[in-house]
Amino acid sequence: MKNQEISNIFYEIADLLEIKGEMPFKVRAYRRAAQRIETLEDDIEEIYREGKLREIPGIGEALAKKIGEIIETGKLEYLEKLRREIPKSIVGLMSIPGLGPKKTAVLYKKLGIESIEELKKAAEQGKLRDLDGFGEVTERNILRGIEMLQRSMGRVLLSIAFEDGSHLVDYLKKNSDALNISIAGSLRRMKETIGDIDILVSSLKPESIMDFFVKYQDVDQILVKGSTKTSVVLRDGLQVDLRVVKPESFGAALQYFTGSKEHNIQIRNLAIKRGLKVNEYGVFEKDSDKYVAGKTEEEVYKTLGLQYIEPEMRENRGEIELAQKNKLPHIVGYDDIKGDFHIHSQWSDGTASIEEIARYGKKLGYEFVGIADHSASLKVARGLSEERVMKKIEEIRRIQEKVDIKIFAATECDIKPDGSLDYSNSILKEFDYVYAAIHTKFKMSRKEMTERIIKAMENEYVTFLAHPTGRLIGRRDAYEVDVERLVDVARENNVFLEINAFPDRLDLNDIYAKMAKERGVKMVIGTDSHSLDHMRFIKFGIAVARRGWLEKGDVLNTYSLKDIEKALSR
DNA sequence: GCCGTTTTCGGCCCGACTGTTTTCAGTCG
Repeated sequence: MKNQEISNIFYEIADLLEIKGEMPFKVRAYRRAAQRIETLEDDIEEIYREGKLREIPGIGEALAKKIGEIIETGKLEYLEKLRREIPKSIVGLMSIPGLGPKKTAVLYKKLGIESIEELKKAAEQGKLRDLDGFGEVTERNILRGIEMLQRSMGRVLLSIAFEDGSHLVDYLKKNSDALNISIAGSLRRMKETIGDIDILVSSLKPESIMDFFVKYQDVDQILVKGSTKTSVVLRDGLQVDLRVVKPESFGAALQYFTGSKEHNIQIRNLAIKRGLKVNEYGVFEKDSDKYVAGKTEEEVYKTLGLQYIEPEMRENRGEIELAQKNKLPHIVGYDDIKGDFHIHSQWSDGTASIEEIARYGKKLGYEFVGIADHSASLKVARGLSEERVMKKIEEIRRIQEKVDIKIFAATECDIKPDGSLDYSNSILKEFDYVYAAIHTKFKMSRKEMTERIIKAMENEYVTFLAHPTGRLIGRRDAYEVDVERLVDVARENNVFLEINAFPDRLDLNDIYAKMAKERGVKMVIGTDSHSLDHMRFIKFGIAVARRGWLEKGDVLNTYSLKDIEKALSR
């Protein structure tokens, strides 16, 4: 798959052209194409061989030719030429808040600055303030921006932003001038990592809201403060943008600030074709500026001739076209989940007893919980010997008599380097279901790793594949593995692929989940909980499923207990 | 550089805030 590689090249070209001062629309054309290729479901090499590149929206004659050159020769002369003109490292300067292409170009041309370190030095020496368009304040802001960047390195896990966001919404509710309050932005779309938190409030007294907001106990510094937009940085380094609009604009503003950017550009183009104009204040007739809609999001989409699109789907991956035809999938809801398949107990490395887990599951409104402890060889996690695991199953059957919720006796069984499983089949058959999982020897070749996992999935007792790619967000890349083949083998062997809901896993991710669904594979959501508190992570797994367009039928957790047991007895 | 329900040329999403200006460019989302 060269998709990501080609996409990255186009993103880089866009950055370089922007610094060069090239026409903005040309830059945008490259970015649009890069984004399109990045989210393409098919292999771009295949599309190229079939001569169908031009059928991809945003790819014209020139870009098709460049894609061909990359596929045939492995490089692109045009990019090489740009790199000779502009050092690649100065693209990195644009990640500093307040520095865009224009100022970056001035820094390079006038002072020869190529790296963040050089920029920091120049700013500290007061060399920036005399440049055109710069001043003392800009110089200070750049230093502050560098410090912030180096401290937070950009993005945080969804779970962290979700906590902060929920607390802030609760806080804002205490101000009676706030009429409607909602999370917006990537947090509302439940992306796996979040750059900053967007919150939207409707009110007739915006100043009151803004004054109240900046007094929030966790605010560390105020970046900007106006009557419609205020930005602060919290003590944990996360930036929060608050917007306040009038009630009649709340829906339009929520739509606008939820994004994604690409989704919104499509929406606006669609509006123009219908003689309308969409902005954060509402939908207007283009000629007369007459207000048509904007109080609710539903109203905005309806006015544009669209079905309502769930926030998690707004990534411009084809949802707008489907909404036009009234053919959006009915994606799984946060209340559709009847239980959690992946929980660790005290028997291995969890902190709660089986009975505590069962009672807590009941409290969450579940119909079942699945206890899936580690297998023998995973000694660091107190994996269970064959002898102890039989005792555990006995205990589960005993506790089952006492509680009003189904407890599945399961295991997260290690896949050994040769693809065999850590328990013998005579033990595996005793479980209600078996997760197979990789926890050791991550660095194998793509071919070896793929074969290893396939061999495990072909074991007749393996029902689920846990965290299929092994990535840990921000800490460890996925192991080298052919996910497409895993998906196909899963279908052939009736294996369910896990969407692991633990915040730094979210594995499968949304893109793979969507692909698995399209190829007819069913999935399970498991939290990988090691304490009762972790069980609330289920929502992040559901979010991945929703972002992957999964419907109830695609997710085993939504089935009735009877149907689950039927699906597990094969 | 792409694209076509006015167009094969002339458009291309749009508004707020800041800093450096003295009417606006740059940046951001």
